[in-house]
Amino acid sequence: MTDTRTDILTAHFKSIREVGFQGLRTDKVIADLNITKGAFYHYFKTKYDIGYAIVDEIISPRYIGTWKHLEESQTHPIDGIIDSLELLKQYTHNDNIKLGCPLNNLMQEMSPLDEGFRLRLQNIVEVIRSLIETALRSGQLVGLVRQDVSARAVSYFILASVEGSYGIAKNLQSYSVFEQSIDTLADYVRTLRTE
Amino acid sequence: MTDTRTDILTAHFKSIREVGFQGLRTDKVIADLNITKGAFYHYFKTKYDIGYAIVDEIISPRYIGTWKHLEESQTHPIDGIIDSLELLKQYTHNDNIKLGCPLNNLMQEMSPLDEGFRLRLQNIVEVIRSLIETALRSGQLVGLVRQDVSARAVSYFILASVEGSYGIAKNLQSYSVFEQSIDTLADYVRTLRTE
DNA sequence: ATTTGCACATACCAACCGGTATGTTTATAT
DNA sequence: ATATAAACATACCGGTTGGTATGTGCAAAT
Repeated sequence: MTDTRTDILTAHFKSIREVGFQGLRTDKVIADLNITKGAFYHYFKTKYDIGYAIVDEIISPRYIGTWKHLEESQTHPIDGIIDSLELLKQYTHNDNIKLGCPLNNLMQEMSPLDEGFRLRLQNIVEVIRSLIETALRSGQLVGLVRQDVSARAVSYFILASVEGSYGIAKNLQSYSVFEQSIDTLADYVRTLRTE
Repeated sequence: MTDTRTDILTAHFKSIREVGFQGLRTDKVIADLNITKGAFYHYFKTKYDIGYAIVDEIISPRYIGTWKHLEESQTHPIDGIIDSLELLKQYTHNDNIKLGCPLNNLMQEMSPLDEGFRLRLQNIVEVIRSLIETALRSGQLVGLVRQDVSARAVSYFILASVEGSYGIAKNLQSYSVFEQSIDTLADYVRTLRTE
């Protein structure tokens, strides 16, 4: 029932999560799928093509979806950001923490090597970051968020801390470390609320 | 005058920074060095061996050195941490921000793939983290640091935020982003000071 | 003088791997 | 019924790449 293109896409996504894009061996994944090269190259012209498709069709919607509720939300912007952090904790378990965040993995690996990857990933980061920045700015306008912080700098920092939390938890192979780091980030975010 | 082993080490370190360990082609680096495989395999048994040597002899001392002053320092622990953050900013320029943090790069790439890498990198992280944790704890003992925070969780968070700052600045290819994110981290660290 | 061992150099290999050229089956449109 | 094109299958290629086997020059030790 599942169409072949989707099978190819999800299997390669799984493999990239484990070994990176450069470590990905399309031959191996194709063999494991019990299909042939004909099928693969019918849907994707090159190895880079399937990498781009994975970013566009899997990673991008998944990550933007986690933060999308910030716009049009009637809740306090600080609570909205913390809601997203809680969502991230829910999606992450001891099983998958070892593989890290697919967005972060690809950013670190491919940003210096290929502009096709870098710009796609940059776009995801910028969409999420501007959602956070806009939420903070609107909070500042109505006096819910402290005026003495730069909404832009804070939005960079929140994203950096989230990805960094994935990163060291990945190396330490510990969901608990991820949770502690995200909870500490939440503590910081709460300090942005006006008293 | 420079000995061959050091030449091999530094050239491979440079290449790993650019393309990662899996992307590293020992043949290319050897050719660029105008030496032969005989020289390489005389000093290093395998590709992994030189990877480990780079971590042990270059990355580890460099990064631990940035935080080492925290012990035996007579300054306020909060100031000590902020001093290290300032050091990191000094070491980082617009030139090298695109290549990210070698420690972070290797953690993200190799942690799930090879225990030899993971444990070496974990050791670096743990040494630095415990320097931070110990500084915070001693600050709490003498009333310089707030008692209501977990020194351990904060130490994870600081390291995560630093590496995350490298990460998004790398993708966005902007030293300014790195600086803003680190400065925001410094703002957070200052909130840990008792009033 | 001879041995020993370090520091390389040379030549070569086998497996890997992304990609291609070509063929075949199946569904759909006319 | 026939043409057309999408959806695969099969076989093969050529450059790459980590690693090895073997040889050589040279300095120090005995």
